[in-house]
Amino acid sequence: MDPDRQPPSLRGGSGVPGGRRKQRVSMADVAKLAGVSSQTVSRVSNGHPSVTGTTREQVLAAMRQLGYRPNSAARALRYGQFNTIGVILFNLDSTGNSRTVEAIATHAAAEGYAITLIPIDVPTQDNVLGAFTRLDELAVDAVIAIMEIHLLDAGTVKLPPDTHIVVVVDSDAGDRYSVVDTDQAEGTRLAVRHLLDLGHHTVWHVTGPETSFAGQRRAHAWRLTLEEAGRPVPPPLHGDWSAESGYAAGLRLADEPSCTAVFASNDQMALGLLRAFHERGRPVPAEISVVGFDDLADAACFIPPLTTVHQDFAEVGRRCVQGVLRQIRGEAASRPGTDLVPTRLVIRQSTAPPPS
Amino acid sequence: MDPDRQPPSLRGGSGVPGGRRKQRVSMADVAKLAGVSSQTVSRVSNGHPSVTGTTREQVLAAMRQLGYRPNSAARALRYGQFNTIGVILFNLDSTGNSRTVEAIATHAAAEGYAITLIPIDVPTQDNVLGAFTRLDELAVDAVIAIMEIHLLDAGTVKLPPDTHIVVVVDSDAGDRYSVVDTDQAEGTRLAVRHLLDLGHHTVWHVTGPETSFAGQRRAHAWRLTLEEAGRPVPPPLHGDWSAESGYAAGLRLADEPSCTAVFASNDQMALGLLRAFHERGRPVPAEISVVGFDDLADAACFIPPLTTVHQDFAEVGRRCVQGVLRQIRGEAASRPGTDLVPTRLVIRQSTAPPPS
DNA sequence: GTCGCCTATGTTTACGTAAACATAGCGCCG
DNA sequence: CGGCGCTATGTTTACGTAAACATAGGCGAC
Repeated sequence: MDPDRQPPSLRGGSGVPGGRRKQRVSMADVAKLAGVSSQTVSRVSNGHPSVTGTTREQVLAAMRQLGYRPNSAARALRYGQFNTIGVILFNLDSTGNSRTVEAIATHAAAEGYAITLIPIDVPTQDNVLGAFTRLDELAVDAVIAIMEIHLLDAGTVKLPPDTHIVVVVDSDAGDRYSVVDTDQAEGTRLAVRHLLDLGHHTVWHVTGPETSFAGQRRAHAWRLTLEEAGRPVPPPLHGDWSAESGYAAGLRLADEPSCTAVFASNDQMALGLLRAFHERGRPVPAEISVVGFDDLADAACFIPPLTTVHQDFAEVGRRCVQGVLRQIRGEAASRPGTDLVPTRLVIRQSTAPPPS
Repeated sequence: MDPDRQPPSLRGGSGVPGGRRKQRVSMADVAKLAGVSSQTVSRVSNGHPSVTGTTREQVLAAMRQLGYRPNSAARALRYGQFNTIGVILFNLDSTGNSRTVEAIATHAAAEGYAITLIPIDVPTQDNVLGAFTRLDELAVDAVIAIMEIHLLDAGTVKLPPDTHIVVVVDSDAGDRYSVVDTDQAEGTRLAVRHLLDLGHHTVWHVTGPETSFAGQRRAHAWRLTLEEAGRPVPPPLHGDWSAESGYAAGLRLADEPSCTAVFASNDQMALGLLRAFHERGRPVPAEISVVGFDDLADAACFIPPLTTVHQDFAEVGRRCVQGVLRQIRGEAASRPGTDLVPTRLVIRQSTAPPPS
């Protein structure tokens, strides 16, 4: 056929001159071997009914012999869709994000969709916009964005109106997008009520970073729950999700004699609190109770095991995929709206009634 | 054109009924508006030099006006490559994996490659084989596999010989594949030597699961280091990476009076150890020293802050991408081999000399 | 028995891009 | 001042797939 082809340098690598690789077995090849037209091969490949048993056998045999695999680029071109969902996010570090992404990938795979990851290293609006622009050229049918809305906002404004199907996590953009999220308010209520019910007069709070919508909502719900109960609202301490920041907050709270209960906006910061209280000789839960948020796998092995709000990240991921597929398939009930995943309180050993 | 086609399901942006087809602006559209041939549009789009300034301006203006975006499926079909790297793995939960994936995604993006995630829910050989088969139809130029080799093995054997460029993490298949990995042996040596140098007579070990190659290598290096130093090798305790399993091991070790130093195969299990020792009144590090592996972000806030071996997951991800790109580009030095990323010991407060 | 319909298969075409080839203008040099 | 060569652009074609359209037999109904 073409004996003077390139050495073994694979796959027509970028700009290798002269090296056109055939390499991939196409329907035409299979058709030739099976002695049918390529259209018949296509029909077999897609399970079309009007192919005789014997013909189908021949074609299948030829496919096996040649190791035929459909070319997804050609299919995508033909069909105008890619069977791929883009996931755009800032980092995979946060337990929540990675678990959510994993669930998304798993459920998408079950529906025949692949996941393309678009990470944004530095969360500036420019970068987000850039990511969306790149997405536009990317082989993606829809996008799931895991990020705060104020960043998403700037990014989408300039997008061609109907370019993308978008589902958002961690945002309040329910009026414009489909939003899926953990029910932050409910989870926070559970945590704060639990502490109040134990007899604590009020509950202190270590917040997440200001840029986090989830963090804001938890802080808001914390305040609201206290106010509803007619309790004083202590000044919140500001954290950044990291255990380190929780530790810093804990050192300050340890010196606050009136503080007997703290709600941390995530488990990592709660871990920092535990360390600070431990170092300052303020036993948990005897003197101070601590509640977290997330229910990390490790939370059960903190010292003491942490009472926390369990988030069902897998379910969040599942619903994201569901929402995206609904829209791709043009089903109704895909209008903007917010889909809240319930939480539950996991009571371990970091909470107890206040010292008498 | 064809009003009785399928309902509105296809592609139509947000499933707006009755409306969206065509949708995508093609080069032909831009060409018509700009009054040039589509080939000229292509040339502008690809930055080809032989286009006059004025023509280029007109084309660019038309592109902007129509919101043109190149169609990646068509490009992929034309070029025979996708600018996409597949990442196949079992779970994103483990900190290491998610950080590695993130680094892979970031570096790949910098090189103009997207990442497609192929998760395998249950790690059976069948599933792995299935994933590779699916990969074959997927729009992917190469694969990075993050998994134990014994699973990969069965999966690859049946693959058409040169279908894929593969780089493997967490495996010893350096003779057949390009392997990138943390230098488990070195890290383990650092940990064990540190404890011996503090004066401990020997070091106990809590292993990872038997299916983990990284776990095996750490266990092996632990044994070797002790033997080299002429120390007795206590029976290893078997864990499964989880804090829970570390806790269980810790309860047993707490009753072992001769045990003054433990090397846990990861930080989570070390956390479990800390909890067990705390509950059994065996103060760390006064009575028992503990060293972990990974250097989780939280490890600095354990009680006490954990001495551990730092893994540079970002670097692992970077080298994976590098290795893949080298092969895609057909550069030399891309033969099978093992590329080890160095570790370093981070000394915090969970280690001290043994009680005298 | 003949007509018409239905089924299995083949042929044409389009999807969007870009390489390869073709052409037309222009300037430079002899 | 005429031809050569270069440059800017247009035209053709191919990538692999699958819908749409075309055709050729076979079988049942009258």
